[in-house]
Amino acid sequence: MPELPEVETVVRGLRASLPGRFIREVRLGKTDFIDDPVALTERLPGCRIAGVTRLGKFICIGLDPAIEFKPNGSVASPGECLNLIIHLGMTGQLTVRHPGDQVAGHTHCFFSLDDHSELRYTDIRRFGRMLLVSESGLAAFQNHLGAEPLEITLEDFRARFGSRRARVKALLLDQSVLRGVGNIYADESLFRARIHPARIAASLAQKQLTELHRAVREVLTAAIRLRGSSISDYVDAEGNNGEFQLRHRVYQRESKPCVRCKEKIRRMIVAGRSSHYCPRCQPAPRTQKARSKKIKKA
DNA sequence: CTTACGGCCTGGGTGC
DNA sequence: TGCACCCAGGCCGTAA
Repeated sequence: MPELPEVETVVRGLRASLPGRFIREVRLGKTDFIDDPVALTERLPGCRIAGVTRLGKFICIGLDPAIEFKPNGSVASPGECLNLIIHLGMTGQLTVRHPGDQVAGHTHCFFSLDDHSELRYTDIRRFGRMLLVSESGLAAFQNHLGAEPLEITLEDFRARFGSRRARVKALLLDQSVLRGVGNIYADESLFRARIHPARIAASLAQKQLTELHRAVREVLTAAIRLRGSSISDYVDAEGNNGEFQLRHRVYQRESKPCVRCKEKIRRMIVAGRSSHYCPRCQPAPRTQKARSKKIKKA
């Protein structure tokens, strides 16, 4: 499941070989996850890859327009710069291969490059997404995304969470609040910050928001260092697994002992997602029932 | 406006 | 061996 650390690892891998390459040819298989497949086959050939960046969980491949040589020897006015935006969904893989390499099942896109390598997109479930946008389209696209978790200041973090009545887990997963955090790193961050996933964000103490801000950045940084978490299908741009799944403290560790207190890790649905937590280290929010009881008592 | 929730996309894994 | 079912993450529509 590619989240920020996995996507960052893929991007760093792509950055090692793609910039400067020209796209020769685009071949597509199934295209139902591509906004405008025809635009890819028509506009990408001849483009030069300028750079690869990450926007939350999205990969952005910046493209300089194809140069057209007129019959009279002059060079046509170049078109506008384009950006190929790719979301890996749950099972998407973006890898650089040699054309002769065996093609993995469910490989739907082949981008032939001028150094005789091939960028391939493989996606078993096709929950991924691919679209081509202009420079202005890229700006509009970015407007829908929240803050970058590795760059957000404590002040901004407090502002985005402290005023909200939603559950903290839902906000961590909301890409318009923070870009790039998914289910794994939300659970791991909450555990490290000792905050229960169902807590109302606005009810958290300033100290807890500070802890969460720190935990999110620490977990993401540690995961990038280990090249991401390989749970099911994730591989980097060279096709290698990550290692951070070995360091998960709560995610997919239901009924295993907490690494801090030995209590059994529990799983519950919060914000429609499986949420893993330690019931002792991450105390549950007070329920309505418990609150009214308390009021009666008082 | 904010929040909650259900449904949808697809196919691998599981259990009978 | 086959088959029904569950589940994953993101997104969108709807309801309160």
